[in-house]
Amino acid sequence: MPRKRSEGAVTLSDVAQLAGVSLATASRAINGSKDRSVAEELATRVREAAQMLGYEPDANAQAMARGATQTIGVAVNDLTDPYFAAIAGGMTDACLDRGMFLTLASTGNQLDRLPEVVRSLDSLRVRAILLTGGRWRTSGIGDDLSEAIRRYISRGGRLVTVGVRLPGIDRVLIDNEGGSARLAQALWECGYRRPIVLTGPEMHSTATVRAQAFLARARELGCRIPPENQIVSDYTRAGGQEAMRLALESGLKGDIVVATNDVMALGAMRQARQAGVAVGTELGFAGFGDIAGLEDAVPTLTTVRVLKEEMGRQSVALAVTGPGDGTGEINLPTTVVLRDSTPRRTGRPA
Amino acid sequence: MPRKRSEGAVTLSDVAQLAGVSLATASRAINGSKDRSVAEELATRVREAAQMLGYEPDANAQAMARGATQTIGVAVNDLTDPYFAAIAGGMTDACLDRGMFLTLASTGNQLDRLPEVVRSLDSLRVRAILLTGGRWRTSGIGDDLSEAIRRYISRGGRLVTVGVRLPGIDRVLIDNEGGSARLAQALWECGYRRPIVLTGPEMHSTATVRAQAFLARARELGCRIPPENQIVSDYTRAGGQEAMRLALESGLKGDIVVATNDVMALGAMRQARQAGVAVGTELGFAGFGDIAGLEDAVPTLTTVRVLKEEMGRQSVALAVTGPGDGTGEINLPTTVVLRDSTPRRTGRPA
DNA sequence: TTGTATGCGTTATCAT
DNA sequence: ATGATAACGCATACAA
Repeated sequence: MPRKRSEGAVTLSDVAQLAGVSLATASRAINGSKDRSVAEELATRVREAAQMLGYEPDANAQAMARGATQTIGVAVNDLTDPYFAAIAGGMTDACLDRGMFLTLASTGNQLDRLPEVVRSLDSLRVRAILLTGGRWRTSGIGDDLSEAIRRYISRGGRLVTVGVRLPGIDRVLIDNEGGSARLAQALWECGYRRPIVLTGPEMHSTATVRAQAFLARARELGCRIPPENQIVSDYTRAGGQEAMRLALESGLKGDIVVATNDVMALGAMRQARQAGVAVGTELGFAGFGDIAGLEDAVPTLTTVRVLKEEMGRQSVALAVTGPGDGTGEINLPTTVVLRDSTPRRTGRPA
Repeated sequence: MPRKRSEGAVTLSDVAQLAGVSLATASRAINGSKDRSVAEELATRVREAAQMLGYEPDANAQAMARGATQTIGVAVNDLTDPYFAAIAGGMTDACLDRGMFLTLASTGNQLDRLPEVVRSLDSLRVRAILLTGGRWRTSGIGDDLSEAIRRYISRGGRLVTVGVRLPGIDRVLIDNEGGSARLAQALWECGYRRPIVLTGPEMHSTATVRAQAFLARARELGCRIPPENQIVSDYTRAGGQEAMRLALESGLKGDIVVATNDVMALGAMRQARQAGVAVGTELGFAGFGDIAGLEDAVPTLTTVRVLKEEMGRQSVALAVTGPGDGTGEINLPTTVVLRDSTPRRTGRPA
């Protein structure tokens, strides 16, 4: 047999015994089975017994008996990223409302460990898996990941991607294209004519989509952005900083820096200031995401607002109540938020 | 019986059958029991069978049979708080290293739900519970919480508090007193003589400790801070903002604002700037925690650095390998980080 | 309405 | 070294 019962382990049998009822009755009294009901008197006796003994149901045993857990698993790359943290916040809220748990499985910032993470969550028999982050090239580890997902789903698991589209998988998406396009429009109307775009990594799907949509709309407006004004960089604060450094060193001309996320914009802004640029007045800055703390930057940063908490909440909702056949899709709007980093340009563009 | 086996459910029995061995052998081959060993040939056959069938062990069943899970539970108040997010990041790292999982149980920012959260985690039979946040008054819900903790521990569970001290419970602490005292010293040496202290809520233990230590050291230096220069407020950005507004409206005199955490300082700084104060030169600002993004504030914010990731990592380590008898204690140092928000005062204090 | 008995998937004990 | 089987704690189909 497995380990002998540790002293403190109170089981439902103990409760039943103390209450003088059968195990089944105790179970029904505590949980309240569907069609069965139990006499009020007995029920109270059972509850009192449970209370006295300090009974706490064993979720693992319940999971086995019921064939399902109350846990949702989320694959996380970097919990400290404020963009993701906000999404995760929405997820915890949604789980709290439903009396569910959220189990984190981290890739440790190594994307190639994603399949492994999915398998782990599968092993836990989580009710659903939430896959966040838009960092996957479509090939390479893709097959391994697809296989892990396929197996999980074949076991009856639910999976939804957040912010990224996977064939045959339910998803929560945001309007990256629209947001970028409207940002391009808004900046144009503010008088900006020569954007420098910090695109982020080429393999990063979200970054690429945002950058391309921005470039496309700018072109429509008659604003052609030469390749040297499109800088590839890491999707991080340091990446933005580095990109800005390069841009300044190479004497790049421009009136605004547009990054595909907020931390890159922040890093770039700081780098520019250190280089003596009059941030805002001389050179505008814009990000994407509207993470917390943007109002503490000086100047406050213009960005595209993403409903991150809502993404988290909706992904849980979709995972729990959605179709689960790959047709489920929730689209969240994005809105441009103009702040002090992009003052209206008065003079003619340089 | 519970639900009928869903089609996709591959069990160890299936694997054993395909490999032509007994269930016991399959188990040993896959997991590798302690003293038992299995012939290499059989082991490979089993592994191949598992691979073919896409077998994934059921963690719930393992938990039952083994009497222990591989999961650590963490009680979280607000995941989006950057201070906590950093701690949680350290926790996920530590769990990843150990092949463990992290399950979040949120209070939804309601402190009185903490006992309930502990019971939930207890129900999951997590290997350890990590209790974060220093927000508990010693009375009130305390009893309920203590009872929940007592029961959990009596079942063999481990529990460690992070950033707060509970009688008889292992803990990871930081040097709040020392940090505050050294901050007071450093600011004094920079020439600041009339601090305005944003203490945070009175019932918040951490905030109180930080504030008191600061006041004490200031007094030692001959700097008496009158009660009206000690402002109670929410422990949030909005709280700092509001406190600053009140201070300015009431015409409070001072040369520096010292908050018991960073977000309050940030909020206060922004409020002051909006009111036309020359932030930094005219009025200094300091926080506590050194959360991410402080370098993006303008001026960059002086603070007391806390090794937040390390707190997370150490708390997991303590929970897993510590004594578990309440004698375990890890103390982490804090260091003052002077930045642009507290320039050296040249003139005589006003 | 209540009780009895079985099964969930795995590990560990005991015998071989 | 391998196999048969009890036990983990609970929910439920079935009998009463």
